[in-house]
Amino acid sequence: MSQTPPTSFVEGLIDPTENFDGWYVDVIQKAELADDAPVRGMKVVRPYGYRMWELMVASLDARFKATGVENAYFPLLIPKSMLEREAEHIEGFSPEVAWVTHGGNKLLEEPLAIRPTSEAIICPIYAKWVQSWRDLPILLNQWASVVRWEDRPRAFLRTSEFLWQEGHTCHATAEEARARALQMLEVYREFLETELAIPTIPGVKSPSEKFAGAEDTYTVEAMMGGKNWALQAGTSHDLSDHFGRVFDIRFLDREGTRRYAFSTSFGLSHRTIGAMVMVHGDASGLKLPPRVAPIQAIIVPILGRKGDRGEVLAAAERIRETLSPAIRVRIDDRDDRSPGYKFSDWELKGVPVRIELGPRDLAAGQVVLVARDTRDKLVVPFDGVRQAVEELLEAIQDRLLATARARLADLTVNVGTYDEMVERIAANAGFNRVGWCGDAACEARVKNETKATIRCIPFEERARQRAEPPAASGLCIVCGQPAQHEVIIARAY
RNA sequence: CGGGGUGUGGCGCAGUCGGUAGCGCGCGGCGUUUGGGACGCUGAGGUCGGAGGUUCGAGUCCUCUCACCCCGACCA
Repeated sequence: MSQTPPTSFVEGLIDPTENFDGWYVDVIQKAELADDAPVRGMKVVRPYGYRMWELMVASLDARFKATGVENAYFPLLIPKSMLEREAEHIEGFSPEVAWVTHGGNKLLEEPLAIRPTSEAIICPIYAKWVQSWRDLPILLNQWASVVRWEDRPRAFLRTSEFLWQEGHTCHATAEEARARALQMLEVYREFLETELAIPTIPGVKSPSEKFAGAEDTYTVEAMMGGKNWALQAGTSHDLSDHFGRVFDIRFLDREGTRRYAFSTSFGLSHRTIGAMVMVHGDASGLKLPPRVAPIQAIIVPILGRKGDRGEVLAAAERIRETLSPAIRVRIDDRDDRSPGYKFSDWELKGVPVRIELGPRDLAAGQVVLVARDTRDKLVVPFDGVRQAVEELLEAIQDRLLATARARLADLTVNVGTYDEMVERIAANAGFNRVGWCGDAACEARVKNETKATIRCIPFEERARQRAEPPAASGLCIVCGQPAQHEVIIARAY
């Protein structure tokens, strides 16, 4: 008992400390989240992974509706001419658009794009719907998939087809549109933190990193485990009246003046599943936040001598009935697997709480609860199981968030010199908070020399700038000129 | 699109000099087991990525081709 416990009870899983990207691929396959598909870059989302997405959809959708956003559905295919109307937009997306050229066996007069995102088809329809200020705002969202032809796919994080939601709103004023974009980013931030236990740094993208055609792009940047790289976990765009002008969305305001409408869009994809894997996982596999875990508690009956089997299973069933449906619980009654196998199997799958129940427990009228994150054991009498499991699930959710928060805070460091930053990036040391003069040339140099990018200009820093000069040295990390912004620089998935 | 690599049962791999396609895991059946990945017996499963060539004979040699993976440029 006094021996150091092994870091992993799961045999054959790649060690994340030695090969984090290999571990990611391995754990997704072995935990049955996704599988390869016949078309390169596309993946099958298996039931266990899809259930996580369903749980996310439910809670995020409720948050949208609370802000007045309704769901709708717009077509998959966009006429080429429509997609090409906004020059910057098509320039940004054209390298990754998939095209439909044939209908049946007839060549189409005009090729149809499979949506890489839907601004280009939703805006023209909004143009039909909007005549008066009374028609605004329009607050719609759709749950859909989009296609972006990827050269280097990675399960969940970057696949050629991905599941997401895209919100599209239309407003009478620039201020209202901007406020909506910021509001939805805050929805993402709160959702990621509360449900997925993923803390993020919210901020605005630099001009070179912003969405094609946007006035401003807002982002929530999360820090992955292992290599401490960044991942854009959600994004919202203040499109100003750019798309309103291009797609001719016009309305008469209260004074009778004809104006272009202002719009926003915002999206969060199933890459957040990958984020959860990378943020919380360990050498034994997944470690799922209870709120989105498909199975929150797994009962493993230890079937001893023949005579006890029926009694143990009956007790397990009573425990299950006590917990269900408030808690997503299952019994692992597989008869051909040892308890050790089952323990490892459910740890691999990241189930937050394991409930062990064997002949000894049966005799004592108790169960053993084991937390996935700490492996701490807790002995609980039958009549206290419901409350103990509920409390443990909450504690695990809190611990995962606290751990991730501490990591993000500890590994986001003020850096004063370019050389130091280069070293930190090469060493995968985390996020670098540095001054930036605002010149795209300095930004480009960082990217060329280190592959790292400006992830965002954090809002907290923005607010502080009004009162005091930028932190760190107050100078641009690259050129040494006075800094205009404080930015986060890191490599990203 | 550049650079590198791999294709052999479901998965991971071996296959020497060209000579009857093998191993581990997994899978089916039966039995014994069960508190951190149990064991015995038994069984099923293969056009060796594809096409062409050399040869009495090709998983192995030659030519072409396809697919996938990894590393770079682009991305929710």
